[in-house]
Amino acid sequence: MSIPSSADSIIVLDFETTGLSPQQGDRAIEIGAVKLHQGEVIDRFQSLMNPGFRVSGFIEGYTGITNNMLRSAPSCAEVMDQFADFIQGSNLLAHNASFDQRFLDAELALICRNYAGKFACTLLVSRRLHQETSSHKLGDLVKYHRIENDGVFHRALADAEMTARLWQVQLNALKDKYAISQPSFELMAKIAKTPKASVEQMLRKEALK
DNA sequence: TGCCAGGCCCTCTTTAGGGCCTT
Repeated sequence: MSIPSSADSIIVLDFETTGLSPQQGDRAIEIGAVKLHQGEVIDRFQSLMNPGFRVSGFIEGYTGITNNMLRSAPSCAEVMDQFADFIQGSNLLAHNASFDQRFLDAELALICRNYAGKFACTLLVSRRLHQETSSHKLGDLVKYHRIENDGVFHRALADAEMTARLWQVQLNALKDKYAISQPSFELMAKIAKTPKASVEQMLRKEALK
């Protein structure tokens, strides 16, 4: 299967999990995602999932997702199988994408599913495009850029929606500052991999293409 | 019961250490 081009859809996703490391036995408890096509949200995916064990009090407090809510939720395998269908044909985007990618890879490996898209990361792009900000936490960036929100944080779909809006802010910054009229997904991924000290020069060259 | 990770990035760096970010 070929990698989707920038003209195709992008899935912005966010996991809530039992902890920080699937290698240490942590599991996903919620997935939220929006599908973007040409910058517009054209579809959404959200589901709680039962990890098969009780989550800690810290996670209940941090996410607002309680053991009682998870008791009647479908299994991780059932939800992730549906999500694998949802993301086919799309590139992927998350805030601190290495975290979400680890859980996506781990959960899909358990059900022998995979995906073809590439990941981009709004955290890495933010550290390069907005070096003036002291914090690059999603919630702080939402405040800094005055991104519309409903006050819900640390729930998967709400965080995915805000990440999608942050992505649009970053695309607009490239248009305004560097006159790059239609920044591609591939360019954003390239920005994330470019050393911070070289980004300015790289984008100036990009603007001349 | 208590504990756990990993990639990025900076600097008092590279034979390392520590903060940031995600739950």
